[in-house]
Amino acid sequence: MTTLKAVRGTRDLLPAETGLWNRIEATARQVFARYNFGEIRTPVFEDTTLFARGVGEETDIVSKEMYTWEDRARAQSEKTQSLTLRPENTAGVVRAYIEHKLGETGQLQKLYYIGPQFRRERPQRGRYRQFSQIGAEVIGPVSAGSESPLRDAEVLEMLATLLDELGISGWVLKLNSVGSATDRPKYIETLRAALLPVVGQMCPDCQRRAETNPLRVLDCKVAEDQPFIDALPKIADSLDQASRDHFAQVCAALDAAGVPYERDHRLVRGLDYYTRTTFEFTHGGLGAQNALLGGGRYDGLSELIGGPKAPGIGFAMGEDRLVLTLQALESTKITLLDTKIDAYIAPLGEAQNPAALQLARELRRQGLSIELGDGSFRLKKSFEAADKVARAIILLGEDEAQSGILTVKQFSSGMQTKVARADLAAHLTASRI
RNA sequence: GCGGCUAUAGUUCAGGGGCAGAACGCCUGUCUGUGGCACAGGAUGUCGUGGGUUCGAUCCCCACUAGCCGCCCCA
Repeated sequence: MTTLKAVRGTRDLLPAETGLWNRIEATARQVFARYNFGEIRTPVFEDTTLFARGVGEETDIVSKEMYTWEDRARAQSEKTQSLTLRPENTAGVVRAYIEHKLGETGQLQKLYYIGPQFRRERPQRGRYRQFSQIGAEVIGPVSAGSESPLRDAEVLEMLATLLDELGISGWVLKLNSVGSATDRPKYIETLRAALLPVVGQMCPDCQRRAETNPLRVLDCKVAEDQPFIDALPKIADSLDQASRDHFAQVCAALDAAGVPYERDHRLVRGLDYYTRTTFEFTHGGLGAQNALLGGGRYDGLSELIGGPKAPGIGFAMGEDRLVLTLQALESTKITLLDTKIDAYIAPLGEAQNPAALQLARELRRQGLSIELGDGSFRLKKSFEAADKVARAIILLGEDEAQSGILTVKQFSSGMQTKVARADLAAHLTASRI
């Protein structure tokens, strides 16, 4: 019989790793709360149409990376429906915003999510077929200020804070504006025209991109192409006055808040819905998948999927990549090592097992983390087992059971003391430091 | 989807056409209530899967699968 394994591009996260995952998520929730974001949980699968319309039919994500299937009809009256595992979460959030008429509240909606996403790409370090994103969206009617450049700047400032509090040092914020829904096609035409005479001398990928998606030419990393790319018209020059002003105000607010960023004229993003502000936080430790997070403004997305005008801005961070980055940082290793439980109870002889469970229950109910050994273990084995997981060992033998005075040894100091049962919890708590 | 590298013990890895190796970890004993050290002993495994060449394949060849690296793209 062949042994079953996790399918390609998916993986199990074992306790050694989930500790870090939980810490990241807890930090994110805490930061989001300070900025008045609330959590939203949308289904992991949606009607395929949502992604086709929202993310864009021609994007790689929709055209070749989605897990899509026909959900069969279970009755004559039912129709089959094409469903898709979500490849990203913004479309789902906007769908929920429309469906629950959140715009009718008149309030700006600040929503965050944490959860798995699915794309059928070739797996690589930092790139999995099931991966987790932590993201947030600020969306609402224009009257609620959803279009304000201050919203963009606040989101970016929040991200800088979050990365700092996670302990990720050395991130770089790259910022650009791709202009309004009318600026963008205008620029694409300008770019196409400028590429026409030179593209023949560029790399094969660029020749293809010049046809399919000229914006992506700007992303090319081939050294010989760089002079050509530098000479191309910049998108900044194709922006209308409103977009320019908007972007200038985003920058001004970031400057005032002291958030460092790099203006990157070449930053274009792969999802069709982005307008005006786009950004990326990168980190050098990630290899080819160097984007920790990406995002931008999507002023027309709601209308694209049949909703009211609801400008917004959001981002998605690759949680798997945050984990990889943090695992590479020395400080994380140190803090994660220091996660021992409060005590290990060693019953001396199997006769003490029931009493040991009783003691464990008592201490655990007082909030202590306790591991319970077994009376059949030899004392040496108990000590070895205890030292691996706990800061202290509690010996429970006949003497202790009768006297109610327990023997407690702290591993760090080697100090051994006799502690009355009633004082045990306080004693162990005090030794936490 | 394309190209490259890799796959041997729980882990990290060495090896090489003829009994499968090291280190660390694990288990036992020296040692019936005081561990970490030391000493002595022990268990590891379809050598990724399936074919082929060969008297014989873990080793050579082919295919597949998976991981990693690069491309594409993205988080």
